[in-house]
Amino acid sequence: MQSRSAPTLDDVARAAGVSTATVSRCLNTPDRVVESTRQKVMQAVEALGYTPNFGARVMAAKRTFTIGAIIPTMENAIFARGLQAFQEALRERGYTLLVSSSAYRPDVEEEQVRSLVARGADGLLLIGHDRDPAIYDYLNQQKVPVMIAWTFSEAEHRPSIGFDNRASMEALATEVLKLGHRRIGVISGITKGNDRARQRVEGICNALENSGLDPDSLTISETTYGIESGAEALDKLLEKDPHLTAVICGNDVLAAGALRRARERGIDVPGQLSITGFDDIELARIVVPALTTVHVPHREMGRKAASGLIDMVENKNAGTRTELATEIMMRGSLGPAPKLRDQADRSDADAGNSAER
Amino acid sequence: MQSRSAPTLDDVARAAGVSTATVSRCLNTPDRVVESTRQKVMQAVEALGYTPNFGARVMAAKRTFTIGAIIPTMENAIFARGLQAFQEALRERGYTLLVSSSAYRPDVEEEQVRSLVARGADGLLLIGHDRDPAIYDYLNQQKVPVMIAWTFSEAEHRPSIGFDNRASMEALATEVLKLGHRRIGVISGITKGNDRARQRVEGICNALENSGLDPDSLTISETTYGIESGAEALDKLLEKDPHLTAVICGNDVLAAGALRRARERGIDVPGQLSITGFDDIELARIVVPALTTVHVPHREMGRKAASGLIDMVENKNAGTRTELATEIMMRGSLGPAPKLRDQADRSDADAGNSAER
DNA sequence: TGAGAGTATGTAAGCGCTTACAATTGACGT
DNA sequence: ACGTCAATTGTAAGCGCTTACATACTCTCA
Repeated sequence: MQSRSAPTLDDVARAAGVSTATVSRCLNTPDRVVESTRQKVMQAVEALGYTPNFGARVMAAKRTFTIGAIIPTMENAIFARGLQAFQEALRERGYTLLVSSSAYRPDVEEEQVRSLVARGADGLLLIGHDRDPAIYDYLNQQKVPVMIAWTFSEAEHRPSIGFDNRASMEALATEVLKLGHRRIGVISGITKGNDRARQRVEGICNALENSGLDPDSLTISETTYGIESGAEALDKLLEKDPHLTAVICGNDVLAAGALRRARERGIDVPGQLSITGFDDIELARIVVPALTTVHVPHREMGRKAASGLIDMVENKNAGTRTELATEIMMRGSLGPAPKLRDQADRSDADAGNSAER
Repeated sequence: MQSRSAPTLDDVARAAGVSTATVSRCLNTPDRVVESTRQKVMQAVEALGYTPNFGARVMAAKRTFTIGAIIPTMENAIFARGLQAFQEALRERGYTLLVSSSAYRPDVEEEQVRSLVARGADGLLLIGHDRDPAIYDYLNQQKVPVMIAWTFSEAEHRPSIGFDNRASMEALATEVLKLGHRRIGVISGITKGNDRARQRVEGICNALENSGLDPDSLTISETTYGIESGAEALDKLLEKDPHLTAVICGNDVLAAGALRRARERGIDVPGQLSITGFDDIELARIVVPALTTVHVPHREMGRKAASGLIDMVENKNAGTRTELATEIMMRGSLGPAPKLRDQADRSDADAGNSAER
């Protein structure tokens, strides 16, 4: 009935008895073609099972209605959720999303930027500002608009949407301090090449300074993303300072790991040790006790990133910067510091609940 | 210095003083070009910041070293993890992965299949067998190899890699029955268009039949993916039958939701009610009590899917079918049925533990 | 009835790249 | 010194599509 390989515009044109231009118009600007012709053409398209070849289309038209996104990892629920919203918003406007994950590796990310651009992405969504300036130069030269998400900083002037990681974490840390905690541990994500992780740590330091405390008194452990990593990080922290009364974690996943390990070690949370997270993913409300954390409006961020990026792609503007508000969610994992412990410099024998109040 | 828009092969050729063919060869088959020329060319490439245009390359060469994957949702940790492994394996072999998520919508999935193919994907990874045959016809016509993952069934003959959802769930349900449970509830994902969800439910029914029980005695609730959905589903189930002693969930996320709701309602797990999951994602070990669930070798599946698909793409074979083993993880959320309840047809007042043994 | 306006369609020139084939070059053997 | 052969490079024909421009109609209105 038909040739073995994929039908082309030409095949359709021949089958419908029109020119390729007409077929193309039927597909792209149907109103510029008369009803009867359109029907013939559509029938041929249908019959042959024709699908336009994107490569060719990209080359000829310079527009693909495709947006690329590169995220550090797919395993992070928060990106997943925001991205889902991003994709939905794109779809509504007729764009398709292509996603790549860089596994937190800058070299992989660069490769993927090029790959996505070469494939004709009309615009790119990237996470965080931190990356080789050469990448921005390249994007600039290729005239591909970029939206930076998941972070907002006064210091950066690229189009972006996100929240102030530093200020949000500072606010949370301030609450921790208010509850009397002084021996504080921090479990942070890897800060190298990750402005969000770095700013969160900075936020904690700021909070300490504002309270007249020395940021160097913090016990910090950096680790990779993952529940297990969080658990191990808690071990390391407690090894360095067994008297910690609070552990501030860079995200909910690390916090969940720390929490699990605390339970495994028989440490009462928040009685003996308070633990906080960041992001407010569903996990935060599943664990026991529920995590005190910073709520981030993922879906709103995803949606707004989409509309902002599309506006840039369609030349409506040069890109805007939007700051989103976060909110501290007070839940069970954060409690007042166990005051007496510090004074009594508990010995190993002092395992039970002391009677002093 | 140079034109404002992206440099082309032609620009490079001119800058290096060679023909476009030579430049192309330098990039694709460096050994067919003499060292000195190659250096000149590479310098020009470097100087101009040249990147090949994929669209053009696809058109001319018919190979892209790109694999596409379409998953139902990015919010599901299990896909995320398997996909991460898939991507890593692809990278090692020089392929790039492009991901789309269909939000469990067949129409969206179809659109994305076409989109990915049109963009020159050399092969596709799809989840589950269930989909419009027209899609398979299309893929066939376009000669794009497809690997089906996350499911394995004797009945399907397409290249695939996965585990037997039905048998795995049957094994788990059998354990539940062994512990004496007879009033069993099921929280399933949406089964329409989702062979995995459907087969899991079938597995439960099989287990009942094998024990001489009537599958119709199951109280089943279907719901969307998500922790909150799991929680609500438990409410519905208990409304239909307050005397359930076990709830088998289609995946860990639903189970986590059910577990949370049970806690909220003051139901003791597993004392009063046992709950099981499926997938064994990290979440399963975080919740209290930890979930009894079916362990799925995500990473292995991802890796093998990659090598299998690449073999097909490179015409090494027509595609193989691989079945992976699963393993039941017995943990705290599953316990023996509270035997006395059934006999005593507990009244509302019968809330405490009765003394009879 | 014919000029003019407007609409529908066709023609053909690329878009940037790969690759079959042709041309050039140089080394080697006789 | 000349023919042969292999290695290197160049030439040019597409790949499938869009779109500016040209052409062919149809319909008005004077």
